[in-house]
Amino acid sequence: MLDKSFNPSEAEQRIYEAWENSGAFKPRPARPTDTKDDNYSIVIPPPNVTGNLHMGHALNNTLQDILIRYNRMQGKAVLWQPGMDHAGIATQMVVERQMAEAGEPKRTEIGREAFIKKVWEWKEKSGGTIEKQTRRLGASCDWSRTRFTMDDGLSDAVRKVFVQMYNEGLIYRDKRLVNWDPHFQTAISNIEVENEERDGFFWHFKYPLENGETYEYVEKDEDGKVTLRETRDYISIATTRPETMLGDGAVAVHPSDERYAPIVGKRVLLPLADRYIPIITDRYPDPDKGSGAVKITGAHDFNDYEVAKRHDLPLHVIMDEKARMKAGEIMPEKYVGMDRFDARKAVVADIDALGLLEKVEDHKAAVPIGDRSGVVIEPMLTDQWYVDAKKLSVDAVAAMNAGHSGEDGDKGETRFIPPNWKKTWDQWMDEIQPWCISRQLWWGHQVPAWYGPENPISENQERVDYSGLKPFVAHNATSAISLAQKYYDETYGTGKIKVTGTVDGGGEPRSPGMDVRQRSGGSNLHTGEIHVDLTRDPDVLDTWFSSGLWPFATLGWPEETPEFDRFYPTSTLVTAFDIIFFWVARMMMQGLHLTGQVPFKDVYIHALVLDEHGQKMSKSKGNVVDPLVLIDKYGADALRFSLAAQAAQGRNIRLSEPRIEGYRNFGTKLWNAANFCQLKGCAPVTGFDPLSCQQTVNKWVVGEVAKASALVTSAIEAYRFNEAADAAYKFSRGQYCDWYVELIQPVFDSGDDEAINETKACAAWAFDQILKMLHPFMPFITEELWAQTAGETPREGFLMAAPWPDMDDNYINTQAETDIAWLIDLISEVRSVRTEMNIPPSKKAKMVLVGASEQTISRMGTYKEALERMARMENWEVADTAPKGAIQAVVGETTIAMPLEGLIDLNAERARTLKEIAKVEIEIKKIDSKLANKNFTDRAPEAVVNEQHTRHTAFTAELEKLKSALDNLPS
RNA sequence: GGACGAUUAGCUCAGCGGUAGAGCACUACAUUGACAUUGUAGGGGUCACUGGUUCAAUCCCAGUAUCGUCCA
Repeated sequence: MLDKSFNPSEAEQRIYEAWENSGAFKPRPARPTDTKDDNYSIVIPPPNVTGNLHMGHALNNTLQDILIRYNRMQGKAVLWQPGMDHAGIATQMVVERQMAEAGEPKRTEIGREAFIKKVWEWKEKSGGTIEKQTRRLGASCDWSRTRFTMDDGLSDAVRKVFVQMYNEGLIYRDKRLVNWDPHFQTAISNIEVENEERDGFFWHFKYPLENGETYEYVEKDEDGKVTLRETRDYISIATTRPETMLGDGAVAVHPSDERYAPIVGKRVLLPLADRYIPIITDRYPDPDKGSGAVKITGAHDFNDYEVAKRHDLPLHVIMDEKARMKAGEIMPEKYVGMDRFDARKAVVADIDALGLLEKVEDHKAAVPIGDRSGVVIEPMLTDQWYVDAKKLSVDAVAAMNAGHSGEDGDKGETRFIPPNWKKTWDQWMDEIQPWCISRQLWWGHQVPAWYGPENPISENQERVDYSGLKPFVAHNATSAISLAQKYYDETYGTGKIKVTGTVDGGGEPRSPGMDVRQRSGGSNLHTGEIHVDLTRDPDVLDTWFSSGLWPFATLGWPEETPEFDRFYPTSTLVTAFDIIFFWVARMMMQGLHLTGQVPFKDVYIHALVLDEHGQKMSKSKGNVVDPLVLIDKYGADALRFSLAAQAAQGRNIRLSEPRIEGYRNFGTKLWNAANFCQLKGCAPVTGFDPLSCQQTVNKWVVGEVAKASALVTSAIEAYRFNEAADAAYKFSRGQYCDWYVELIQPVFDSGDDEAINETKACAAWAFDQILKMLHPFMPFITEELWAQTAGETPREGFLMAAPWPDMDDNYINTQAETDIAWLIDLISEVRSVRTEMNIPPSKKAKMVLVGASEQTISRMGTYKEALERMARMENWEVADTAPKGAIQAVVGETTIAMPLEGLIDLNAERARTLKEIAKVEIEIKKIDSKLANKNFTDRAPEAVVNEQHTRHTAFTAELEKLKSALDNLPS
């Protein structure tokens, strides 16, 4: 006897442990007959080591687990590769905060090595919470293979890749504008920057012309009529960031802007800075915006940077790494050391004091915000390491084109599902920028580059000249030293310069614009003993540089491992659209370049999970729903099923707790159906052949199982998770529980042992198929029921390892199909009429059949017991006319009259019948007009026309019967 | 400004060139024997709007409106 209901909190952990301990999450052993198609693999999008499971993860992992469990049941060798990434900034932030809370010395006080040790300690102790949480969802990852981007293997792969790509010229050092996070004092990637619309101001400044020059300033309207004419001795510029004016290199106007034509080429006095800058023309300024003239601050704005490069303007770096105004030739003394926002106020006040503040307007502008730090990002000119993304993108774009056009790609094909993400991908790949991969952090993969002096021996110097640096990029220090030694030997002759070793490059992050030349090894040149030391680049690599290697490095690459051989390229990547560029593009580029093959064939892009009001969940809004809370409340199965059922392609999911509750109840329903089967003695029968069933109701359910499982299969194959969930739900609840279980009760009461035995076996078999097709969606309750419905002999293995249902059309018996359809129709009609007429269920009724065919009469006999039970039938007879004062239902060719004198409200019955008649008449009218249309009968496919004829006949017959039923009512 | 998506029952959403669907909510009835985490039945929709294609449009195409997300 089953318990009253399934208890998720008790069962989930027990079942999960049993699965894991049995090794069921590991790929099955390879078989000699295996082809590539017999292997199925997914790499988990590695969550952040500091992270917690949120609804996005819950959806993401649920969908992956559905694919994984489905393919495993299909008999494939399945690998779901789990792991986490080290999340440079986030982790460093967490550990630093913890140290601060504990009142410990700062990171900079304890030094790099000690700090990294602390991070590892933190990781061992509290990192990876999310892996435990992912288990609660039921995710069947192969945890024995879990990887971390900072582990030895991946770190090794990262160094190897860096060295290789450097030698290939795909990684290089460059000075460019980067997004600088003044809080963390590191460069960050442009996709780690969020643009926020914020209220601000547009300040209009006057920049006076050199030597008090003047010009005629003329404004015209659209028709060329002069609307303003005045003599000016200044040019007006507008800015949202006044403090940057101190670094201006020019004022630019559009070449077509007639207003400023007289002064192009002249110079203005830059106020406060007290230096002269030119007025230039460039296509960048928009003549219709503001005054049409813009200040150009090449070192602190991305647009200005492009302009400055085009015109060879000086790039004045005016801020330091904390975004404080920086001392320098062009920086007025009074602003030095000021925070950029204080400097803004000071500049505005000082401009105002000079009488050069023209006006101040309110202005909404997109402000770049660091997604981790929350502070305003400062464009900053620095030296960084870059990947030539443009070059790498070529193969990635080609593979994606091949995947979407159905052509063969040289290195494989990848496609997005749904395919409309291809467009977003194309647009981004088209505009791809060099990828800045260095970060001024301590936690991460330190850049494997060691610097030595480029020209150690220069004239007239006492000591080694470190003014120019040459990087030696190598897998480790020893290799770097020998590289350097080779370089110096070749350049200066063997034995002239001795590379003596390396010094630590750790320490404070570098200031923007600063080089790695702080350390000076060296020796006295006069002694003739020239020794140089190499200094390691203190920077670390972008976390995504290592995550980009995830699909192959986790399989052991660059080693040639059996796993790599079997499971790469991986089958499917499941992720949300917001990291297409963060991650998908990087895996594609690095995977193709390094392994020569695409990293995955399908990229399934799923929805975002929004809150009940359709708002994105965020901590600041306080609308975050914790999936673990929902699991505690409703069980993991209900949450999973709800997410899957709502995962329609191309649409976001609005979290609906009532729906989760509904699917929890669905689980209970299944549980009760199992309980019923058990009470009736149903249990799986070894060797039972569903095709051998004799009972119509069993033949019917076998066919329904075949149809439902085929639907679930094709839906999962097409990544239509909602359709798959829906098909499984509809069958198990709408057919099996609602009808089959009811229809077989009479069999059990019949005393016919043969029929009973067949039905027991068939009911158990069909229930097994339900468990199988629901298993990927609801793994816990199905696994538990699998064990508990085993009967006398325990099951041989887990449900998760059972074969997926595979039935062709032979399992469908059309005779049984139409029989049961008729029966269901009859019962439904009778129930409906009875309810509408308020006939209490306790009152059984005689059925008088008018116009019944032979077939109907025979069926009445066959299903007498079911009808008694489900349609509340007392007995039945055939008659030529319906008895007076009976309620009547029309089913096919038959009118079923139920004389219930004294219980019927004749007026109500008349009204009900009239309503039915009206409905049918509307339908007939619609069909009539269709069939009267010659265009329709001529041009529509024959089947469609015939169908309309059939419907017409059926409706007309029904109308007749309803009319005579009406006539039959006593007036 | 550009891209993508949405608009279907009271709510949240599926769907589809021919006959409009689910869950929840609502109403009525029922303690019938697997199930109150229940059952049975019912009401409720000009499928945003305007054109076009088609024998036929909620569906395909174009435009409009409103909302959302991303990019500049």
